[in-house]
Amino acid sequence: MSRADDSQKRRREILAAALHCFHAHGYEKTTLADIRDRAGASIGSIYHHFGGKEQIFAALYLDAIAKAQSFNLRALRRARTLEQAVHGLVRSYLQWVNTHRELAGFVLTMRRAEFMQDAEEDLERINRKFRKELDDWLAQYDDGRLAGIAPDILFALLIGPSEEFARRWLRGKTTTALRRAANSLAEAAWLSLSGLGGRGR
Amino acid sequence: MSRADDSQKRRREILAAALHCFHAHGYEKTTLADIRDRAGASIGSIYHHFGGKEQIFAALYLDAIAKAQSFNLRALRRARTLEQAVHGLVRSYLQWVNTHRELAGFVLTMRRAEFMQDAEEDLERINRKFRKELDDWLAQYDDGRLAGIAPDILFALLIGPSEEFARRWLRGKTTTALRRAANSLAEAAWLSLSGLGGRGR
Amino acid sequence: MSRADDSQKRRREILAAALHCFHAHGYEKTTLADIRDRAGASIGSIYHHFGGKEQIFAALYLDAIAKAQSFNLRALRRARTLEQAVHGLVRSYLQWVNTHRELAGFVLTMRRAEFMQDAEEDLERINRKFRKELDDWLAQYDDGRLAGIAPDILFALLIGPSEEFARRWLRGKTTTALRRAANSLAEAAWLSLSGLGGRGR
Amino acid sequence: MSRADDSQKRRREILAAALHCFHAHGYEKTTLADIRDRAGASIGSIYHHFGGKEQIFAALYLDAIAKAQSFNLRALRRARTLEQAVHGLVRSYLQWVNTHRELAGFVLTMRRAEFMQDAEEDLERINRKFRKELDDWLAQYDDGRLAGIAPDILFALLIGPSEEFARRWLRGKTTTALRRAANSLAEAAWLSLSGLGGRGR
DNA sequence: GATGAATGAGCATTCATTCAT
DNA sequence: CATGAATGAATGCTCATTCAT
Repeated sequence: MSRADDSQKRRREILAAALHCFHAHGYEKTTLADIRDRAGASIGSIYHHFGGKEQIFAALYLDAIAKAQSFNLRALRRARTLEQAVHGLVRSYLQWVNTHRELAGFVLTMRRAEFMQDAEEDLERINRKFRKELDDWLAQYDDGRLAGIAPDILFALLIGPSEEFARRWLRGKTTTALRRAANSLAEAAWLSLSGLGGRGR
Repeated sequence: MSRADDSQKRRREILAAALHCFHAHGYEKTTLADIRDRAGASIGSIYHHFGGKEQIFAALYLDAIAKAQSFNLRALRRARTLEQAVHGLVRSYLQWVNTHRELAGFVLTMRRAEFMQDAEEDLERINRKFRKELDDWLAQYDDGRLAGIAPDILFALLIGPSEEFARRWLRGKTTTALRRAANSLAEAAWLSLSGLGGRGR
Repeated sequence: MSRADDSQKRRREILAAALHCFHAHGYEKTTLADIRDRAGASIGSIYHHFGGKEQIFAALYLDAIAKAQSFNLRALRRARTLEQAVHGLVRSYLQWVNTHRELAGFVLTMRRAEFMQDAEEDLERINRKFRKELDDWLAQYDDGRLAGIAPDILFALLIGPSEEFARRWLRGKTTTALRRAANSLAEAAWLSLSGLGGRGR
Repeated sequence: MSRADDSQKRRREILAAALHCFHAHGYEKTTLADIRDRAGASIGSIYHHFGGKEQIFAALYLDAIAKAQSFNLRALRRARTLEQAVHGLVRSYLQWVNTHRELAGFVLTMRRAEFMQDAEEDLERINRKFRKELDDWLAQYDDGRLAGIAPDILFALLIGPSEEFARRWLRGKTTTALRRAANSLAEAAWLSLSGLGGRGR
């Protein structure tokens, strides 16, 4: 393994350790000593690779959002009708939660703090890219069914219930199995969106 | 004003100051000095009344949940049909968010930490009471329309979109007015719930 | 019971509570809240009767020393020979330890702090009185047997072993019964003192 | 000088500063700021090396006991008769007090607190080792002269007077010179022990 | 006399960050 | 690149003492 590979490996070890600690105890309660112990790296090494606690958080956060969006976009691209798109997005969101529990819990719990503004423009760029692709898809496939729904309402109906369910599911506070819930939540999202948009609202 | 009244007043001042600080900067970043300055009380007085930062948080959290639930229950009691109940709960939730923005932001943002487990039983008691009244109402008015929907799904559909919208609205990230959104979200909740339950699922 | 009696009773309750706390946890670790809880009095009342933590300590300390000395002097007065006096003092010291364990532990453990200097002159007066009576007794009964022994050595031999034993006994670190130990320690004190003084040293 | 040497040096500087402060003002009244100022180290450095005030105390206490015992054992090993051993131990104890006044004052004054129980097992181990060597020596050299004396009485007679004298000497409350006192106390210890044991008690 | 809320100086401890080796 | 000793500002909390009721 080359020097650069070693370096990348160390970086990933630190990120994985930080993810676990942030998720388990929160940003503030996590100390660099916690991360150091879990990563098996030295304080100095952590600083060498990231420059500080905030940057570790930002790297983690950006990475999580980017991966989740990219995962969801893959589902969108497969859809050929509006209903397929709604079903696909809800399902892919919950599938991502299922396969990346720590990352999902991290994103759903963490308060986006002020210091994130250093990385806020990266975040904005990512979000714009996602929204652009979503809009382009709708421009091609939407027959006007959803056009009347304000974007903030649309987003709330599309992802709100799944997010709420995921929050509780990750805390072990649910009884319904995730796969079964995905069916209901996907169908419900389509029911509310199509019903609401149907009347040209 | 009696001594006991003074004491209660001081307690409320501290709670109000703490609410503002926790909401504005988060639990960890809020220092007792912040609360003291805002409350116009001394450190000693704060400790005399609450015993510590964590207890202030717990008192605030319990109070917020209790007030929100009691507000929502009033809306439920007025309903005479399932549709009225769903509409009423969504609207009352958003109305509460509108009139208690700090408290709502506090509840929606704060991570329920480990130390809350000291007050967790109080929280459980409150939640049981709320759920009991909800179940009793449904037992009386539900004609079987919602019976087939698992409670965790039902809750997610009822409140998930409104919560998601409220989160963004409180951060100033929405364009739709709250009252207008309430109409759409109430109707959407009913669409998804009645549609999902309609088929005896 | 008269008002003055009530007051005295309250005073004694506070002193008893303070003795227990000081003995159990030490002066610094004992808080006025501890004493208040144990005495069943209010903070204000404690201040009314004593004026502060230090004064409680001083009152307790002076009282303990005075009582112990008075108890030992009674034994001295009964003696008619040097040997009787040595035996009597050792035994009476250990008997006092036995019957006033908390008080004895308190005196043996407490560091006479700087603030005691406020009460230091009272302490000096008490000690002078004790020493005076001891000297007077020796002037009458000593045939020169102990005259050659320096007072600080004499005191160390008379009371040192008993004090050391008492320290361990109070901590439960001894196996010999106190009464049995008193016999040995009294005899040993006489052996060392008479032996040392015998040769006109 | 290597990094490890520097580290050890810093550790010793902190211990020396702490010894002085604890001895001069007591454990509770000594602040970490006092120790920091005297040691010329930073607060962080103190915590890096010891982890807290209590651990500094424990390290100091264990070290003091260990050194004193080792010093006394050297005297014991030189003795070839019981009388030599008693004289040797009393003299070596007082000599140690003379050459390590702060350490001796520290050990004689400090209240062994609850938190010491963390280090209590180390203390027990040290004490067992000391007692073992003492017993072994007696098994070899005692002709039965001391066999009848209970260990707690023996210890009290051997060291009690010297300890009592040392306490007062360290506070400047004695008139007899230490060396002269050592003669008397050594002889007195032998007088009481040989006299008491002589009759097979 | 009794009460207990209010006060605030003082303290141990934490922890991100730096930097010499 | 790795290491970990050193730093010190920041902070939650304690507790003796005061005083209005």
